[in-house]
Amino acid sequence: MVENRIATETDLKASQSAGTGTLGKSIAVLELVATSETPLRFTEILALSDQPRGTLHRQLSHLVEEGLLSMGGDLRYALGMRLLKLASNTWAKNQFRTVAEPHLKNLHEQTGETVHLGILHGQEIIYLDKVESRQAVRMNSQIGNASPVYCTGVGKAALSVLPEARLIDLVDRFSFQAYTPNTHLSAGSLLTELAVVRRVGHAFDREEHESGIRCVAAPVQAPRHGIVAGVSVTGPAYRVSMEQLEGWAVAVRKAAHEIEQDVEVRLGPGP
Amino acid sequence: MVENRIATETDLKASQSAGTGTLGKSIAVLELVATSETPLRFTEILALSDQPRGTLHRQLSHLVEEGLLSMGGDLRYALGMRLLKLASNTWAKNQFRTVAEPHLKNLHEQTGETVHLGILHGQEIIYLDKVESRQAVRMNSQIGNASPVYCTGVGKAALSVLPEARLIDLVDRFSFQAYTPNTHLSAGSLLTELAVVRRVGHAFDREEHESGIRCVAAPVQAPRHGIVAGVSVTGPAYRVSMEQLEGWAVAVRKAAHEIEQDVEVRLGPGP
DNA sequence: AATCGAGTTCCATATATCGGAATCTATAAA
DNA sequence: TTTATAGATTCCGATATATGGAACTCGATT
Repeated sequence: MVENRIATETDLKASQSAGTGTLGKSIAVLELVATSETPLRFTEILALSDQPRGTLHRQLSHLVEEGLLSMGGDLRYALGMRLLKLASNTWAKNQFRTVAEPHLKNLHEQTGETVHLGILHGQEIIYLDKVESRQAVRMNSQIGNASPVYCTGVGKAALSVLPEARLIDLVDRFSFQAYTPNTHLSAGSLLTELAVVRRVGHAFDREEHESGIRCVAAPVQAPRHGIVAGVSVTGPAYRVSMEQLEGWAVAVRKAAHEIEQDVEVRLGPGP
Repeated sequence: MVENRIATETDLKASQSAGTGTLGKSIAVLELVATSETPLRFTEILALSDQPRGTLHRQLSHLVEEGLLSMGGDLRYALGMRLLKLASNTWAKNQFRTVAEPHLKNLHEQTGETVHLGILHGQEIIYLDKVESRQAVRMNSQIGNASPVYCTGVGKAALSVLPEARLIDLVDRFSFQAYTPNTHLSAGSLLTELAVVRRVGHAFDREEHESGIRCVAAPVQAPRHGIVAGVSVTGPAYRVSMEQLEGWAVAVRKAAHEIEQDVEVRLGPGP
C-alpha cells in the first residue's frame, strides 16, 4: 500500500502530505477536520474519509488522546489546543522569521502600510509574520494563513525565483480559481507575468486575491536552508495607487535583499 | 508496552500525552523538538529520546514528510510550517473563542487594559485570544502560549471551579517553580488561595508569574463542552494598582458570566 | 416491541514499525 | 594519501501494532 521509496525534495514541496504510513493517515484525518468550517461528527468524517469505521474511530481516539483533536459533549470533533501550543513554539523559535523581523519593521516604517513575510510551502504561501499599520481589523488570523501562490504578491515573487523544473512541476498541479476578476486563470498568463517579475525583481498583486487589496512583493531566498519566501507591502486600493506601489518597489527589494544577507550571516552559510 | 485500556477523561486532562501508540510516539518526538530553544541535530534528539537510532530516524523522516517538521540543509530539525497552518484553522474556527470575542472587546473598552482568554489544558493555561491596549510590544506570540496554572490569574480562576477530585489530581502533579518572589510554591498555599477565589468569584495575579505584571481573572465554564477557562484583565504594576484591579473585578466576573450564557445559547445546551 | 441510526468495541489477520547492525559520508588526524 | 572518527542513513527479519468487518450498545422513533 505504501510506496516503497524515499520522498524526494520535489515530492515534499509538491504534495503536502502523502497520507501514507500510520502517521500520514492520522494527519490526513486531522486535515479533514481542519478543512471543515464547523466541528464534525463521526459519521460526517467517515463519509469524507475513505477509512473503514473501526479504523477511523481508533484514529480519532488517538488524535484526541494526543490533544490534536478535541471532542465536545456533543460528540463533535474540533482541532485541539495542543496545535496552538505547538504553533506558538513554531512561530516564536523560527530563525528565519526572527532574522527577518527587524527588516519587516523597518520596511513598515518606510511605507506606513502592512508588511507581510510569507513562505512557500507546497502549493501555498503561509504567512509567517506581519507588521500592521494600525490594528484596524483583527488580523491575528493572518499568521499561519495559507493563500494560493498564483494570486498573491508574495506567492508570485516566490515563484519567480524557483528553478524552471520545480516551477513547472508546481504550476502543472494548480487548479486556478477566480477569487476576483483579476485572478490569473491559466498557467500561461501566470508564467508570462512571472517572466516580467523575474526581470524587474518584484511582483504586484493587482487586486487578484481580494478586491480592493493591492501589494508589491519581492522574493527572499535562503537556498541553503531550503527556504523560498517573499516580503510584501500591502494596502487598500483606495489609499494606495499602483504608482505608490511602484515607488515602494525599490524599498521592498532592498528589504528582501537585506534579509537574505542577514540570514547568510546569522544562520551561517550552510553545508 | 501500550497500556490496554481506554483513557478516561481524567487521564486526558491530566497527562497531556501518553506517548503510546505509533502516533503518540511520533508526537512525543515532535514535542522534543518543540521544547528545544534551537533546531536540533539527529544525534541531539537521539540523546533526548529513548528511541533506538533506526526507529527515531524513521519517525523524523515521517514527520518531515508530513510537514510537521522541517530539516534544513544543516541537518537540523525545526517545527514545520504545517503546524502554523493547522493552528491558524484551530484559532479561526474555534467556536468558544468566536463566541467569547465580543465580550473580550467589551471588557477591553471598559478597562483600557489587555484582556486575555485562556483555556485549561492539562497542567497549563493556553491563551486562546487576547485584546491588546496598544501594540506596544509584539505579543502575537501570546496566542497559543502555555503558562503554568498555579501562577496566572486565569489559571487560578479556572482551578477554582474544578471538581475537588480533579483539582487534587492535578495539583498533586505540579512541580512548583518560583517565577517571581510571589509565586506559590506549595499545594497548600495554592489551595488556601483557591478557597478565597471560590468565595469571591475572581482571582488575582499579584506579580506571581512575571514581575511588574498584575491581573484580575474570573472563571468561565462550559461543562457540556468540556471547557474550563478564564478571562482576565492584565496591566503593568506601575500603572495598575491592586485597588484598580479590585474595581474591575465586577466587570470581569460579569464578562465571564456573559460568555457562559452566550456559549449556552449559541452552541446549544449540549447532550 | 421492533426498527433505525449513530457510536463504540472486538479480535483474527495483515502490515507497518521496531531496532540492532551494516553502510555511507564527511571531516579530521596521522 | 591513508586512516580514524563521528554522525547520518539504510537494511531486513522479528514483532508489536494497526487494520477492518462484524457484532454490540444505546437512544430515539414508529
